[in-house]
Amino acid sequence: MKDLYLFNTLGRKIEKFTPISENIVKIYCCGPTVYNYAHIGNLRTYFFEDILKRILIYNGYKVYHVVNITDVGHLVSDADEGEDKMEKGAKREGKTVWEIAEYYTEAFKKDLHELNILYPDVWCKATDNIKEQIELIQCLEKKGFTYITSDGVYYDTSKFKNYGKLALLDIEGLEEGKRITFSEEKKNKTDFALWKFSPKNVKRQMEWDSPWGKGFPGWHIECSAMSMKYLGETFDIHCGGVDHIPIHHTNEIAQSEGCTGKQFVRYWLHGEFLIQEKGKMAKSAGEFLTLPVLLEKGYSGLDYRYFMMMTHYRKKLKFSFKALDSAKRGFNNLKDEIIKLKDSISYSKDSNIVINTSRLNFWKDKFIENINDDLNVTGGLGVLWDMLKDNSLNPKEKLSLVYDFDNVFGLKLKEVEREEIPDEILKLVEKRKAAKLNKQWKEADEIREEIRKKGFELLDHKNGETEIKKIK
RNA sequence: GGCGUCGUACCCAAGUGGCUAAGGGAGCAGUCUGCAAAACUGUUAUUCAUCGGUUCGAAUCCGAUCGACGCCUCCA
Repeated sequence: MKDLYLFNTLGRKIEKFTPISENIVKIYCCGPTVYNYAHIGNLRTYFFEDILKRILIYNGYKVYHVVNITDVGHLVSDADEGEDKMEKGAKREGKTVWEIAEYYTEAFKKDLHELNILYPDVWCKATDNIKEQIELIQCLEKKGFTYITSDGVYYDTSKFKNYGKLALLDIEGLEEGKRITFSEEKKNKTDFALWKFSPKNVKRQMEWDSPWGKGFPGWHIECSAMSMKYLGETFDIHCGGVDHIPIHHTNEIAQSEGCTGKQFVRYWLHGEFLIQEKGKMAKSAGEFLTLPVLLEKGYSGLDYRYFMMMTHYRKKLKFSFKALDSAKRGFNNLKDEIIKLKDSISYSKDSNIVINTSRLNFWKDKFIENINDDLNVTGGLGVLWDMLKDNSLNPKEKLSLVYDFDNVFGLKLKEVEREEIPDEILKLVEKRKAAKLNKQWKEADEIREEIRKKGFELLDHKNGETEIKKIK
Protein backbone atom coordinates (compact mmCIF):
# COMPACT_ATOMS: atom_id res chain seq x y z
CA MET A 1 0.00 0.00 0.00
CA LYS A 2 1.31 3.42 -1.00
CA ASP A 3 1.36 6.30 1.46
CA LEU A 4 -1.52 8.72 1.29
CA TYR A 5 -1.07 12.32 2.38
CA LEU A 6 -3.89 14.65 3.39
CA PHE A 7 -4.04 18.26 4.47
CA ASN A 8 -5.36 18.37 8.01
CA THR A 9 -7.06 21.62 8.96
CA LEU A 10 -6.21 20.71 12.54
CA GLY A 11 -2.60 21.87 12.48
CA ARG A 12 -2.80 23.18 8.91
CA LYS A 13 -0.33 20.84 7.37
CA ILE A 14 -0.10 17.87 5.11
CA GLU A 15 0.12 14.63 7.09
CA LYS A 16 0.53 11.00 6.24
CA PHE A 17 -2.83 9.32 6.64
CA THR A 18 -3.14 6.38 8.99
CA PRO A 19 -6.58 5.12 10.01
CA ILE A 20 -7.45 4.02 13.52
CA SER A 21 -8.30 0.49 12.41
CA GLU A 22 -6.08 -0.97 9.77
CA ASN A 23 -8.48 -1.48 6.90
CA ILE A 24 -11.52 0.60 7.53
CA VAL A 25 -11.76 4.34 7.35
CA LYS A 26 -14.64 6.06 9.10
CA ILE A 27 -15.81 9.31 7.61
CA TYR A 28 -18.48 11.79 8.53
CA CYS A 29 -19.49 14.54 6.10
CA CYS A 30 -21.75 17.43 6.94
CA GLY A 31 -24.78 17.17 4.71
CA PRO A 32 -27.33 19.63 3.47
CA THR A 33 -30.04 21.55 5.26
CA VAL A 34 -33.01 20.51 3.20
CA TYR A 35 -35.02 23.68 2.90
CA ASN A 36 -34.19 24.36 -0.74
CA TYR A 37 -32.27 22.93 -3.69
CA ALA A 38 -28.53 22.51 -3.33
CA HIS A 39 -26.70 24.90 -5.62
CA ILE A 40 -23.73 23.94 -7.74
CA GLY A 41 -21.37 25.40 -5.14
CA ASN A 42 -22.80 23.17 -2.40
CA LEU A 43 -22.32 20.25 -4.74
CA ARG A 44 -18.64 20.99 -5.14
CA THR A 45 -18.12 19.98 -1.51
CA TYR A 46 -19.85 16.64 -1.99
CA PHE A 47 -17.77 16.11 -5.09
CA PHE A 48 -14.57 16.69 -3.11
CA GLU A 49 -15.75 14.21 -0.50
CA ASP A 50 -16.50 11.73 -3.25
CA ILE A 51 -12.98 12.08 -4.62
CA LEU A 52 -11.62 11.56 -1.12
CA LYS A 53 -13.70 8.42 -0.72
CA ARG A 54 -12.74 7.04 -4.12
CA ILE A 55 -9.06 7.66 -3.47
CA LEU A 56 -9.28 5.86 -0.14
CA ILE A 57 -10.94 2.93 -1.88
CA TYR A 58 -8.34 3.04 -4.68
CA ASN A 59 -5.70 2.77 -1.98
CA GLY A 60 -7.29 -0.42 -0.74
CA TYR A 61 -9.22 0.87 2.25
CA LYS A 62 -12.78 0.01 3.10
CA VAL A 63 -14.73 3.16 3.79
CA TYR A 64 -17.64 3.60 6.15
CA HIS A 65 -19.26 6.87 5.25
CA VAL A 66 -21.99 8.76 7.10
CA VAL A 67 -23.80 11.87 5.88
CA ASN A 68 -26.40 13.75 7.84
CA ILE A 69 -29.55 15.41 6.60
CA THR A 70 -30.33 18.53 8.57
CA ASP A 71 -34.08 18.63 8.60
CA VAL A 72 -34.45 20.67 11.76
CA GLY A 73 -34.56 24.31 10.89
CA HIS A 74 -31.89 26.43 12.45
CA LEU A 75 -32.79 29.90 13.44
CA VAL A 76 -31.80 32.73 11.22
CA SER A 77 -30.32 34.32 14.31
CA ASP A 78 -30.30 34.04 18.05
CA ALA A 79 -32.38 37.11 18.48
CA ASP A 80 -34.84 36.09 15.84
CA GLU A 81 -38.34 35.42 17.00
CA GLY A 82 -38.28 31.86 15.83
CA GLU A 83 -38.65 31.79 12.09
CA ASP A 84 -36.20 29.33 10.73
CA LYS A 85 -35.19 28.19 7.28
CA MET A 86 -37.31 25.09 7.31
CA GLU A 87 -40.42 26.86 8.51
CA LYS A 88 -39.74 29.68 6.10
CA GLY A 89 -39.39 27.23 3.23
CA ALA A 90 -42.60 25.51 4.25
CA LYS A 91 -44.47 28.79 4.35
CA ARG A 92 -43.07 29.76 0.96
CA GLU A 93 -44.34 26.58 -0.65
CA GLY A 94 -47.47 25.98 1.38
CA LYS A 95 -46.28 22.63 2.68
CA THR A 96 -45.39 21.22 6.06
CA VAL A 97 -41.76 21.28 7.15
CA TRP A 98 -41.76 17.52 6.96
CA GLU A 99 -42.85 17.59 3.35
CA ILE A 100 -40.25 20.22 2.55
CA ALA A 101 -37.55 18.08 4.12
CA GLU A 102 -38.63 15.01 2.21
CA TYR A 103 -38.83 16.82 -1.11
CA TYR A 104 -35.43 18.51 -0.94
CA THR A 105 -33.74 15.42 0.42
CA GLU A 106 -34.83 13.54 -2.69
CA ALA A 107 -33.75 16.42 -4.93
CA PHE A 108 -30.35 16.38 -3.25
CA LYS A 109 -29.91 12.64 -3.73
CA LYS A 110 -30.85 13.00 -7.36
CA ASP A 111 -28.18 15.67 -7.84
CA LEU A 112 -25.56 13.38 -6.31
CA HIS A 113 -26.69 10.61 -8.61
CA GLU A 114 -26.32 12.85 -11.67
CA LEU A 115 -22.79 13.69 -10.58
CA ASN A 116 -21.99 10.01 -10.07
CA ILE A 117 -21.21 10.65 -6.42
CA LEU A 118 -21.21 7.45 -4.37
CA TYR A 119 -23.91 7.40 -1.73
CA PRO A 120 -22.86 7.10 1.90
CA ASP A 121 -23.39 3.92 3.88
CA VAL A 122 -25.64 5.80 6.26
CA TRP A 123 -27.89 8.79 5.73
CA CYS A 124 -28.97 10.08 9.11
CA LYS A 125 -31.64 12.63 9.78
CA ALA A 126 -31.44 15.06 12.66
CA THR A 127 -35.09 14.51 13.53
CA ASP A 128 -34.52 10.76 13.89
CA ASN A 129 -31.84 11.35 16.48
CA ILE A 130 -33.32 13.85 18.92
CA LYS A 131 -32.86 11.45 21.82
CA GLU A 132 -29.12 11.15 21.16
CA GLN A 133 -28.81 14.91 20.99
CA ILE A 134 -30.59 15.39 24.30
CA GLU A 135 -28.35 12.78 25.90
CA LEU A 136 -25.26 14.58 24.68
CA ILE A 137 -26.50 17.86 26.11
CA GLN A 138 -27.18 16.07 29.40
CA CYS A 139 -23.64 14.77 29.39
CA LEU A 140 -22.33 18.30 28.90
CA GLU A 141 -24.64 19.58 31.60
CA LYS A 142 -23.36 16.98 34.04
CA LYS A 143 -19.80 18.04 33.33
CA GLY A 144 -20.59 21.68 33.91
CA PHE A 145 -20.30 23.07 30.40
CA THR A 146 -23.82 24.49 30.17
CA TYR A 147 -25.98 27.28 31.50
CA ILE A 148 -29.58 28.22 30.90
CA THR A 149 -30.92 31.53 29.66
CA SER A 150 -34.43 32.66 28.91
CA ASP A 151 -34.27 31.24 25.39
CA GLY A 152 -32.25 28.07 25.70
CA VAL A 153 -29.47 25.92 27.03
CA TYR A 154 -26.05 27.32 26.14
CA TYR A 155 -22.52 26.00 25.96
CA ASP A 156 -20.03 27.97 28.03
CA THR A 157 -17.04 28.02 25.70
CA SER A 158 -14.76 29.50 28.36
CA LYS A 159 -14.95 26.14 30.14
CA PHE A 160 -13.50 24.23 27.21
CA LYS A 161 -9.74 24.27 26.99
CA ASN A 162 -8.38 25.15 23.55
CA TYR A 163 -11.72 26.33 22.23
CA GLY A 164 -11.13 27.43 18.65
CA LYS A 165 -7.89 25.53 18.04
CA LEU A 166 -9.18 24.14 14.76
CA ALA A 167 -9.96 27.57 13.37
CA LEU A 168 -6.99 29.35 14.99
CA LEU A 169 -9.59 31.69 16.40
CA ASP A 170 -8.46 34.93 17.92
CA ILE A 171 -11.43 35.26 20.23
CA GLU A 172 -10.46 38.72 21.46
CA GLY A 173 -10.50 39.98 17.91
CA LEU A 174 -13.90 38.62 16.99
CA GLU A 175 -16.42 41.32 16.49
CA GLU A 176 -19.49 39.89 18.01
CA GLY A 177 -22.63 41.14 16.41
CA LYS A 178 -20.81 42.72 13.52
CA ARG A 179 -23.73 41.87 11.31
CA ILE A 180 -26.37 40.79 13.78
CA THR A 181 -27.39 41.44 17.36
CA PHE A 182 -26.93 38.66 19.87
CA SER A 183 -28.59 37.56 23.04
CA GLU A 184 -27.32 39.68 25.93
CA GLU A 185 -27.56 36.74 28.27
CA LYS A 186 -24.60 34.98 26.65
CA LYS A 187 -21.56 34.81 28.91
CA ASN A 188 -18.99 34.72 26.14
CA LYS A 189 -19.25 35.87 22.58
CA THR A 190 -18.46 32.40 21.27
CA ASP A 191 -21.10 30.66 23.40
CA PHE A 192 -23.79 28.90 21.40
CA ALA A 193 -27.16 27.23 21.91
CA LEU A 194 -27.43 23.50 22.55
CA TRP A 195 -31.18 23.53 22.96
CA LYS A 196 -33.59 26.30 22.07
CA PHE A 197 -36.93 26.79 23.77
CA SER A 198 -39.96 27.12 21.56
CA PRO A 199 -41.03 30.76 21.60
CA LYS A 200 -44.05 31.45 23.77
CA ASN A 201 -47.34 31.78 21.93
CA VAL A 202 -45.89 30.27 18.77
CA LYS A 203 -46.66 26.72 17.76
CA ARG A 204 -43.69 25.34 15.88
CA GLN A 205 -44.17 22.48 13.45
CA MET A 206 -41.05 20.83 14.79
CA GLU A 207 -40.61 20.74 18.55
CA TRP A 208 -39.80 18.12 21.13
CA ASP A 209 -39.98 17.65 24.88
CA SER A 210 -36.71 17.81 26.75
CA PRO A 211 -35.56 17.98 30.36
CA TRP A 212 -35.30 21.76 29.90
CA GLY A 213 -38.65 22.33 28.28
CA LYS A 214 -40.29 22.09 24.91
CA GLY A 215 -38.08 23.17 22.06
CA PHE A 216 -35.63 22.01 19.45
CA PRO A 217 -31.91 21.24 19.23
CA GLY A 218 -29.27 23.90 18.65
CA TRP A 219 -27.29 24.43 15.53
CA HIS A 220 -24.37 22.12 16.04
CA ILE A 221 -25.39 19.32 18.35
CA GLU A 222 -26.78 16.98 15.69
CA CYS A 223 -23.44 16.41 14.02
CA SER A 224 -21.68 15.63 17.28
CA ALA A 225 -24.43 13.28 18.39
CA MET A 226 -24.89 11.44 15.11
CA SER A 227 -21.26 11.14 14.10
CA MET A 228 -20.38 9.60 17.46
CA LYS A 229 -23.44 7.38 17.37
CA TYR A 230 -22.47 5.85 14.02
CA LEU A 231 -18.68 6.11 14.06
CA GLY A 232 -17.63 6.10 17.70
CA GLU A 233 -16.21 8.70 20.05
CA THR A 234 -13.05 9.06 17.99
CA PHE A 235 -13.09 8.53 14.25
CA ASP A 236 -10.87 9.12 11.25
CA ILE A 237 -12.10 11.88 8.98
CA HIS A 238 -14.65 14.64 9.21
CA CYS A 239 -15.26 16.89 6.23
CA GLY A 240 -17.29 19.82 5.09
CA GLY A 241 -16.96 23.20 3.49
CA VAL A 242 -14.39 25.74 4.65
CA ASP A 243 -17.15 27.88 6.10
CA HIS A 244 -17.65 25.26 8.79
CA ILE A 245 -14.21 25.68 10.28
CA PRO A 246 -14.69 28.66 12.58
CA ILE A 247 -18.09 27.89 14.06
CA HIS A 248 -19.75 24.64 13.21
CA HIS A 249 -16.76 22.34 13.45
CA THR A 250 -15.21 24.33 16.25
CA ASN A 251 -18.40 23.82 18.24
CA GLU A 252 -18.66 20.17 17.31
CA ILE A 253 -15.23 19.63 18.82
CA ALA A 254 -16.22 21.50 21.97
CA GLN A 255 -19.39 19.42 22.32
CA SER A 256 -17.91 16.01 21.60
CA GLU A 257 -14.62 16.37 23.41
CA GLY A 258 -16.32 18.20 26.28
CA CYS A 259 -18.46 15.15 26.88
CA THR A 260 -16.06 12.29 26.09
CA GLY A 261 -12.75 13.81 27.11
CA LYS A 262 -11.26 12.11 24.05
CA GLN A 263 -10.07 13.38 20.71
CA PHE A 264 -13.13 13.65 18.48
CA VAL A 265 -11.70 13.51 14.96
CA ARG A 266 -8.19 12.81 13.71
CA TYR A 267 -8.29 14.42 10.27
CA TRP A 268 -10.38 17.44 9.40
CA LEU A 269 -10.70 18.11 5.67
CA HIS A 270 -12.39 21.12 4.15
CA GLY A 271 -13.39 21.91 0.60
CA GLU A 272 -13.06 25.40 -0.83
CA PHE A 273 -15.86 27.37 -2.39
CA LEU A 274 -17.08 27.67 -5.89
CA ILE A 275 -17.24 31.36 -6.58
CA GLN A 276 -18.63 33.56 -9.30
CA GLU A 277 -17.65 37.04 -10.49
CA LYS A 278 -19.00 38.76 -7.42
CA GLY A 279 -17.93 36.25 -4.84
CA LYS A 280 -19.35 33.11 -3.34
CA MET A 281 -22.59 31.58 -4.42
CA ALA A 282 -24.99 31.83 -1.52
CA LYS A 283 -28.44 30.45 -1.10
CA SER A 284 -29.35 33.30 1.19
CA ALA A 285 -28.57 35.75 -1.61
CA GLY A 286 -31.57 34.37 -3.48
CA GLU A 287 -30.17 33.78 -6.95
CA PHE A 288 -28.23 30.60 -7.36
CA LEU A 289 -27.50 28.00 -9.99
CA THR A 290 -28.65 24.45 -9.47
CA LEU A 291 -27.70 21.27 -11.25
CA PRO A 292 -31.15 20.88 -12.84
CA VAL A 293 -30.62 24.29 -14.44
CA LEU A 294 -27.31 23.15 -15.93
CA LEU A 295 -29.02 20.00 -17.20
CA GLU A 296 -31.70 22.09 -18.86
CA LYS A 297 -29.00 24.10 -20.58
CA GLY A 298 -27.63 20.91 -22.09
CA TYR A 299 -24.75 20.10 -19.77
CA SER A 300 -24.59 16.70 -18.16
CA GLY A 301 -23.82 16.06 -14.53
CA LEU A 302 -20.56 14.49 -15.65
CA ASP A 303 -19.68 17.63 -17.64
CA TYR A 304 -19.94 19.54 -14.39
CA ARG A 305 -17.98 16.84 -12.61
CA TYR A 306 -15.16 17.16 -15.16
CA PHE A 307 -15.28 20.94 -14.71
CA MET A 308 -14.79 20.54 -10.98
CA MET A 309 -11.77 18.35 -11.65
CA MET A 310 -10.05 21.31 -13.26
CA THR A 311 -8.75 22.46 -9.91
CA HIS A 312 -7.71 21.25 -6.47
CA TYR A 313 -10.29 21.02 -3.70
CA ARG A 314 -8.48 23.52 -1.49
CA LYS A 315 -8.55 26.22 -4.14
CA LYS A 316 -11.42 28.44 -5.02
CA LEU A 317 -12.95 27.65 -8.37
CA LYS A 318 -14.47 30.44 -10.37
CA PHE A 319 -17.56 29.38 -12.20
CA SER A 320 -18.35 30.73 -15.65
CA PHE A 321 -20.13 29.21 -18.59
CA LYS A 322 -17.02 29.80 -20.66
CA ALA A 323 -15.00 27.65 -18.29
CA LEU A 324 -17.75 25.04 -18.13
CA ASP A 325 -17.84 24.92 -21.94
CA SER A 326 -14.13 24.36 -22.21
CA ALA A 327 -14.36 21.57 -19.65
CA LYS A 328 -17.20 20.01 -21.60
CA ARG A 329 -15.14 20.24 -24.77
CA GLY A 330 -12.22 18.56 -23.08
CA PHE A 331 -14.44 15.85 -21.67
CA ASN A 332 -15.97 15.19 -25.11
CA ASN A 333 -12.52 14.92 -26.62
CA LEU A 334 -11.60 12.43 -23.94
CA LYS A 335 -14.66 10.35 -24.71
CA ASP A 336 -13.83 10.43 -28.44
CA GLU A 337 -10.37 9.24 -27.62
CA ILE A 338 -11.83 6.29 -25.71
CA ILE A 339 -14.18 5.40 -28.56
CA LYS A 340 -11.20 5.35 -30.90
CA LEU A 341 -9.35 3.02 -28.56
CA LYS A 342 -12.32 0.68 -28.39
CA ASP A 343 -12.66 0.73 -32.18
CA SER A 344 -9.04 -0.01 -32.78
CA ILE A 345 -9.20 -2.96 -30.41
CA SER A 346 -12.32 -4.44 -31.98
CA TYR A 347 -11.14 -3.88 -35.58
CA SER A 348 -7.72 -5.23 -34.89
CA LYS A 349 -7.07 -8.59 -36.55
CA ASP A 350 -4.51 -9.35 -33.91
CA SER A 351 -6.79 -10.54 -31.13
CA ASN A 352 -4.06 -11.28 -28.66
CA ILE A 353 -2.45 -7.92 -28.06
CA VAL A 354 -0.33 -8.40 -24.97
CA ILE A 355 -0.63 -6.20 -21.94
CA ASN A 356 2.75 -5.30 -20.55
CA THR A 357 2.44 -4.96 -16.79
CA SER A 358 5.58 -2.95 -16.25
CA ARG A 359 4.45 -0.29 -18.71
CA LEU A 360 1.10 -0.23 -16.92
CA ASN A 361 2.74 0.12 -13.55
CA PHE A 362 4.86 3.00 -14.74
CA TRP A 363 1.70 5.04 -15.42
CA LYS A 364 -0.18 3.74 -12.40
CA ASP A 365 2.64 4.85 -10.17
CA LYS A 366 2.61 8.29 -11.73
CA PHE A 367 -1.11 8.49 -11.24
CA ILE A 368 -1.13 7.40 -7.62
CA GLU A 369 1.74 9.72 -6.85
CA ASN A 370 -0.50 12.61 -7.86
CA ILE A 371 -3.76 11.59 -6.27
CA ASN A 372 -2.12 10.48 -3.03
CA ASP A 373 -0.61 13.92 -2.68
CA ASP A 374 -3.58 15.51 -0.94
CA LEU A 375 -6.11 14.39 -3.56
CA ASN A 376 -4.52 16.02 -6.58
CA VAL A 377 -7.00 14.79 -9.20
CA THR A 378 -6.12 17.66 -11.48
CA GLY A 379 -2.59 16.32 -11.67
CA GLY A 380 -4.09 12.85 -12.11
CA LEU A 381 -6.04 14.12 -15.09
CA GLY A 382 -2.81 15.44 -16.57
CA VAL A 383 -1.31 11.97 -16.18
CA LEU A 384 -4.30 10.52 -18.02
CA TRP A 385 -3.77 12.81 -21.01
CA ASP A 386 -0.03 12.23 -21.08
CA MET A 387 -0.63 8.50 -20.96
CA LEU A 388 -3.06 8.64 -23.89
CA LYS A 389 -0.35 10.31 -25.94
CA ASP A 390 2.28 7.73 -25.09
CA ASN A 391 2.94 5.88 -28.35
CA SER A 392 4.73 3.02 -26.68
CA LEU A 393 1.42 1.83 -25.19
CA ASN A 394 -1.00 -0.30 -27.20
CA PRO A 395 -4.77 0.41 -27.18
CA LYS A 396 -5.54 -2.40 -24.75
CA GLU A 397 -3.05 -1.06 -22.27
CA LYS A 398 -4.38 2.45 -22.63
CA LEU A 399 -7.94 1.38 -22.16
CA SER A 400 -7.13 -0.67 -19.11
CA LEU A 401 -5.41 2.36 -17.57
CA VAL A 402 -8.33 4.60 -18.47
CA TYR A 403 -10.70 2.26 -16.65
CA ASP A 404 -8.36 2.00 -13.71
CA PHE A 405 -8.00 5.77 -13.31
CA ASP A 406 -11.72 6.21 -13.70
CA ASN A 407 -12.25 4.46 -10.38
CA VAL A 408 -11.04 7.75 -8.97
CA PHE A 409 -12.39 10.17 -11.57
CA GLY A 410 -15.87 8.68 -11.57
CA LEU A 411 -16.59 9.84 -15.12
CA LYS A 412 -18.22 6.57 -16.22
CA LEU A 413 -15.59 6.15 -18.91
CA LYS A 414 -16.33 2.45 -19.21
CA GLU A 415 -19.81 3.27 -20.45
CA VAL A 416 -18.62 5.54 -23.25
CA GLU A 417 -19.95 4.18 -26.53
CA ARG A 418 -20.35 5.39 -30.06
CA GLU A 419 -23.91 6.66 -30.50
CA GLU A 420 -26.42 4.71 -32.50
CA ILE A 421 -27.10 6.39 -35.82
CA PRO A 422 -30.80 6.46 -36.73
CA ASP A 423 -31.89 4.93 -40.05
CA GLU A 424 -33.15 8.28 -41.24
CA ILE A 425 -29.63 9.68 -41.00
CA LEU A 426 -28.07 6.60 -42.59
CA LYS A 427 -30.37 6.99 -45.60
CA LEU A 428 -29.32 10.61 -46.03
CA VAL A 429 -25.70 9.56 -45.79
CA GLU A 430 -26.26 7.07 -48.63
CA LYS A 431 -27.98 9.73 -50.69
CA ARG A 432 -25.06 12.11 -50.19
CA LYS A 433 -22.59 9.39 -51.08
CA ALA A 434 -24.31 8.92 -54.42
CA ALA A 435 -24.30 12.67 -55.05
CA LYS A 436 -20.62 12.81 -54.22
CA LEU A 437 -19.80 10.00 -56.62
CA ASN A 438 -21.54 11.99 -59.34
CA LYS A 439 -19.57 15.05 -58.28
CA GLN A 440 -22.81 16.88 -57.54
CA TRP A 441 -21.08 18.94 -54.85
CA LYS A 442 -23.88 21.39 -54.28
CA GLU A 443 -26.39 18.66 -53.57
CA ALA A 444 -23.93 16.74 -51.43
CA ASP A 445 -23.29 19.83 -49.33
CA GLU A 446 -27.00 20.47 -48.93
CA ILE A 447 -27.56 16.98 -47.62
CA ARG A 448 -24.63 17.36 -45.25
CA GLU A 449 -26.25 20.55 -43.95
CA GLU A 450 -29.56 18.76 -43.53
CA ILE A 451 -27.87 16.05 -41.51
CA ARG A 452 -26.16 18.69 -39.40
CA LYS A 453 -29.52 20.25 -38.61
CA LYS A 454 -30.68 16.86 -37.40
CA GLY A 455 -27.81 16.80 -34.95
CA PHE A 456 -25.17 14.72 -36.73
CA GLU A 457 -21.88 15.67 -38.24
CA LEU A 458 -20.23 14.05 -41.26
CA LEU A 459 -16.50 13.63 -41.48
CA ASP A 460 -15.04 12.37 -44.75
CA HIS A 461 -11.88 10.42 -44.22
CA LYS A 462 -8.99 9.90 -46.58
CA ASN A 463 -9.76 6.24 -47.16
CA GLY A 464 -13.10 7.24 -48.64
CA GLU A 465 -15.10 6.31 -45.59
CA THR A 466 -17.47 8.72 -43.93
CA GLU A 467 -17.66 8.99 -40.17
CA ILE A 468 -20.95 10.05 -38.59
CA LYS A 469 -20.83 11.73 -35.21
CA LYS A 470 -23.54 13.04 -32.99
CA ILE A 471 -23.06 16.73 -32.30
CA LYS A 472 -22.63 17.21 -28.55
C1' G B 1 -11.19 45.94 13.49
C1' G B 2 -9.39 40.71 13.96
C1' C B 3 -8.36 36.02 11.60
C1' G B 4 -7.46 33.14 7.22
C1' U B 5 -6.63 32.17 1.91
C1' C B 6 -5.11 33.22 -2.97
C1' G B 7 -2.57 35.92 -7.43
C1' U B 8 1.38 30.82 -12.99
C1' A B 9 -0.01 32.20 -20.92
C1' C B 10 -6.20 34.42 -24.10
C1' C B 11 -9.37 31.03 -20.47
C1' C B 12 -9.31 26.77 -16.64
C1' A B 13 -5.03 25.26 -14.25
C1' A B 14 -0.52 21.28 -12.29
C1' G B 15 3.95 22.24 -10.16
C1' U B 16 5.74 24.78 -3.73
C1' G B 17 13.95 25.07 -3.27
C1' G B 18 17.72 22.47 -8.72
C1' C B 19 16.43 18.20 -15.36
C1' U B 20 13.37 21.94 -21.30
C1' A B 21 7.37 25.75 -15.97
C1' A B 22 2.42 19.39 -16.67
C1' G B 23 -2.37 18.91 -18.81
C1' G B 24 -7.14 20.66 -20.88
C1' G B 25 -9.81 24.52 -23.67
C1' A B 26 -8.93 28.37 -27.37
C1' G B 27 -5.87 30.53 -31.27
C1' C B 28 -2.29 30.32 -35.31
C1' A B 29 0.56 27.76 -39.37
C1' G B 30 1.28 23.44 -42.39
C1' U B 31 -0.30 18.39 -44.32
C1' C B 32 -4.75 16.32 -46.04
C1' U B 33 -9.47 17.62 -48.67
C1' G B 34 -14.23 18.94 -54.44
C1' C B 35 -15.37 22.11 -50.11
C1' A B 36 -15.88 21.65 -44.96
C1' A B 37 -14.94 19.25 -40.62
C1' A B 38 -12.07 15.84 -38.23
C1' A B 39 -7.29 13.92 -37.88
C1' C B 40 -2.04 14.54 -37.91
C1' U B 41 2.44 17.74 -37.35
C1' G B 42 4.36 22.16 -35.54
C1' U B 43 3.42 26.49 -32.65
C1' U B 44 1.59 30.19 -28.46
C1' A B 45 4.90 32.18 -20.55
C1' U B 46 13.57 33.26 -21.15
C1' U B 47 8.88 33.53 -17.13
C1' C B 48 5.29 32.50 -12.44
C1' A B 49 1.08 40.20 -9.44
C1' U B 50 5.13 43.99 -8.13
C1' C B 51 9.56 45.30 -5.46
C1' G B 52 13.33 43.84 -2.25
C1' G B 53 15.90 39.88 0.71
C1' U B 54 17.85 34.70 1.93
C1' U B 55 20.52 30.99 -1.18
C1' C B 56 25.58 28.31 -5.35
C1' G B 57 20.37 28.09 -7.08
C1' A B 58 13.35 30.54 -5.99
C1' A B 59 7.27 30.37 -9.36
C1' U B 60 8.51 27.64 -4.86
C1' C B 61 11.40 30.30 1.53
C1' C B 62 11.19 35.51 4.15
C1' G B 63 9.48 40.80 4.17
C1' A B 64 6.86 44.84 2.02
C1' U B 65 3.42 46.71 -1.57
C1' C B 66 -0.71 46.15 -4.88
C1' G B 67 -5.01 43.25 -6.19
C1' A B 68 -8.97 39.43 -5.42
C1' C B 69 -11.64 36.63 -1.89
C1' G B 70 -13.53 34.02 2.52
C1' C B 71 -14.81 33.91 7.91
C1' C B 72 -16.19 36.66 12.53
C1' U B 73 -24.89 35.32 11.34
C1' C B 74 -27.23 30.31 9.39
C1' C B 75 -24.15 28.89 5.19
C1' A B 76 -20.73 23.80 1.13
